[in-house]
Amino acid sequence: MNNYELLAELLLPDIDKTPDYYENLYPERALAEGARVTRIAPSPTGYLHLGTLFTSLVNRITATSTNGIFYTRIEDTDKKREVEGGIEDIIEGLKRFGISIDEGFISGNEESGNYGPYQQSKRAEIYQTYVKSLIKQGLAYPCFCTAEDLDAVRKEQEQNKIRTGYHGKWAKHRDITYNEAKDLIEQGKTFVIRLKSPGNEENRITFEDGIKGKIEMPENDEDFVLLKSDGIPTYHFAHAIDDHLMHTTHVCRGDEWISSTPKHIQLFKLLGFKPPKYAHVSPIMKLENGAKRKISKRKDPEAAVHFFAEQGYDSESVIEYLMTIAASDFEDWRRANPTADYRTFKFNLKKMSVSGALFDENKLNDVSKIKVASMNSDTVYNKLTEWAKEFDTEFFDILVSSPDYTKSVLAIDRDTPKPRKDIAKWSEAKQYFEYMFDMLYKPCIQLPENINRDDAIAFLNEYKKVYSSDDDRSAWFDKIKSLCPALGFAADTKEYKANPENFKGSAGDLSTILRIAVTGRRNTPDLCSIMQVLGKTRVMNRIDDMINSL
RNA sequence: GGCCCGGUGGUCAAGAGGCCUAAGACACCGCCCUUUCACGGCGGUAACACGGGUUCGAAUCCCGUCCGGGUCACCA
Repeated sequence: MNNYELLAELLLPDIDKTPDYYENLYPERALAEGARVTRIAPSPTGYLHLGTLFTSLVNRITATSTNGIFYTRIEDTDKKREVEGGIEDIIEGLKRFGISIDEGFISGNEESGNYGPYQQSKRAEIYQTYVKSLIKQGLAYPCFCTAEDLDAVRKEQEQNKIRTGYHGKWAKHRDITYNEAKDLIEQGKTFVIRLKSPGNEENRITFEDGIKGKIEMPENDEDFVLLKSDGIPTYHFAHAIDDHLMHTTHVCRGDEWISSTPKHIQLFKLLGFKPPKYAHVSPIMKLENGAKRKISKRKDPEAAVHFFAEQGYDSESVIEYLMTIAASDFEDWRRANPTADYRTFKFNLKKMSVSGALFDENKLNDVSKIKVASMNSDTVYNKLTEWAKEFDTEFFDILVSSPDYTKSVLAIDRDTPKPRKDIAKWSEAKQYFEYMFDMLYKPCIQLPENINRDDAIAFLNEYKKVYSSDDDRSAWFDKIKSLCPALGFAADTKEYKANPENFKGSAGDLSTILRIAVTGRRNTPDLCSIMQVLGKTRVMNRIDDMINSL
């Protein structure tokens, strides 16, 4: 055995397999030409983040558009930062947003697929096998530096204005011999395994990014860590091994990874793997004090996807909004295909923006209103009550106390060919519909400035005599018009506009008085429908209340 | 600081040297329609960060400046 082989046995004595074993175990996927294999590889360090959802969507739709595979892999190599239930929250969260998973973790505790395990903490032996092979080739070595040692090196480099890092002559254990290593181990020293980088900073490497285009960077010369002292790999190494063995064709990930891509490409080359295509997606940003910044898990409530559920945004609305950010041609497609499933959209990574989009609540609201307007009242009822059950129990009790009544409320201006764009999120519904529920209704008696009190009272008294809850819209409005002449109001809008000085107001003004009497507001959906749903008793009571309090 | 990436209206964006007197969407404003709100229709305000090149011609190519973002861990 040569020095490298001895070293390999010394460091990883329990590893008895060779890379070939795994190469045979995970053969090429049998997929059609052009099918892309993508993945999302979250680390369970917290809740599902908007950025993770966004990246997942991009990966999902990339696979879908090419009849490929989208899988999940859990990157739990950092045990210190792991949170309990993290996997479940992320996977279930993705599913709740309609992101289907073909392979990998398909629920919080369920894996499927032939390329597993899909959890890095369960793949230690695989990584170590490849590391051992690298050591034997003289491409990796043990490093016994402590955090303090590394710190001291960095300080010295900073002082001398030298590029920091463990590279070149600063790589203390780069040429460690078998005997030296053996001694240190016998002394009980712990070590990590580093790559012996053959790279040179003077050399440039280029790669074609699927989103950003050609990127040119210095070659990696850093002897970065492959295996941590606990035998678990770093992200860089796990990425190379896993994406090779799982045959990922396209790695779409956040663009914070661009700067380590040279490391990754180098690793693939040294390992003899074919590198995947990279596509680096820009982060979703937020405006703060006039400055753009990446949306942050810690500072921004909307960073955790839970925020949208709490607000009552439908998951489809959020996805629809994310699609408008992901693909610049999506909105055109949507106009041409208003009811089509977004999954049938032909997604193209090249159409993605190279710079980060600001999170735009206006746009989300618009997209969401269109989505909600397209739902029928049964669907709205189900989704609204489901939301209220969790986030507004008082409202929930009201909504379900009489389901048929609630549904008829929700049907106003909805189950029609041209539904009203009313609410963007369920948390708005309570206020929006409050006058339809006695427990929520707060009368607000305030006449428009151009209407005087006596006219209003006169009108309301006359109206009570003619009102019938059976009236359809035209009969309903005809009655209002019929009261106009006697009260000095114009029945015809055009006539009124032509000669406003001849009238106290128009039929529209009388409708407004009635609307205020019945709902306490000047803005509501179709009043005739509202009065039908409210029923004659309540309508009459509210009119009387108004007359009495004017 | 080194290394990367980016910079077109308030926001998302189209734009591949002449089609740019710079599209479209959201937001905002106005008008029309209208019982109200909404929908719809019509219109409006509003942008190529700056400076140098290259070119007959630059939002587009090159260089510099400025600004923003990312990254420089035994985190991902």
